[in-house]
Amino acid sequence: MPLNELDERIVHALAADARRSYADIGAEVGLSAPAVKRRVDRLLAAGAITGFTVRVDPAALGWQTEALVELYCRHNTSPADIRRGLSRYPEVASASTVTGEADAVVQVFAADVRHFEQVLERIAGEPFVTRTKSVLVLSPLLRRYGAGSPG
Amino acid sequence: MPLNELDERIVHALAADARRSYADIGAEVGLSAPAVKRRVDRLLAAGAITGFTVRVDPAALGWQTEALVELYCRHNTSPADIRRGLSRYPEVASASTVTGEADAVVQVFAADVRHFEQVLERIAGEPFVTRTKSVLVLSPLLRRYGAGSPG
DNA sequence: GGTGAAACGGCGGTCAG
DNA sequence: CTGACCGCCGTTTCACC
Repeated sequence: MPLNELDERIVHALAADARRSYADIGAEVGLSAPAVKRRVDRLLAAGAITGFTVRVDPAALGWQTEALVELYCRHNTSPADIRRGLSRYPEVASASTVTGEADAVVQVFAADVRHFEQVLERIAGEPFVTRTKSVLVLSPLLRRYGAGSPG
Repeated sequence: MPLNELDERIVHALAADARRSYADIGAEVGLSAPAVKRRVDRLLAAGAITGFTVRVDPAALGWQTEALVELYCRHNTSPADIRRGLSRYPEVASASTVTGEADAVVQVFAADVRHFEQVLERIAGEPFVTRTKSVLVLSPLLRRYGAGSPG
């Protein structure tokens, strides 16, 4: 779906603050409030905007341990299987299938190292998981668009 | 800041859909709308919730290639050096220093594989970088809690 | 894409447990 | 101190031009 410059400015405004009123955004980009809403609705329908969420400070919520876990799965495991299995863990912030030796990389937030160990054991115990390999995040250097945080 | 179970459920509801009305969330967690708002205001004031944003489909915005890049740096490189060096790249969505062999893991969004290759070459050419090792993201399985995408 | 009107939700004050 | 009820007002969201 082709976005024009107006759409990009609207998305940019919403990315900075999704609670800004349509009238306010309209004043910035040069449209009326209903016109902005129609574009946002169109972006939602097209899947360019997939939803609205909160930006959270993991540490402030008590999730002080972050880790990246490589998942090695059985050969007949589908991405959907992995998704289903991981979606039950509130500690899993994001997950993607990847090229290379591992099948998926999972971003996990936990209260502390002890909590992370428990989560890792449970994930490693999933029937589709054969092996895991994880690194702990020391300090988040940049968190521009990606990288979420738990709730 | 200590969050009780009610706060966590409210944050979780907002993470799933930040546009849900306070009354709606209140019905789910067993509170009235004003009570939910007061808790959200408190979470905002405490910095636990840092803002509201849109979840965007990177592909729809023209960023169809995502990669995770492990960075191996000179031994005297500080996290601040890495941060400074990477912050100049708009394609870098997030970066963290990590335990293990690599010094940092960087999440990169690019228009296509060709674009990614160019970005990777430039990052690999940074004076503090000795080696890189990257995997391409095949499909994003889970992208919770505002995790995301460029804008 | 702009305009006007109606419905909804946000948000303060106020009171009760 | 935390939650519930009730105003007013801004915002959303239509139908229509």
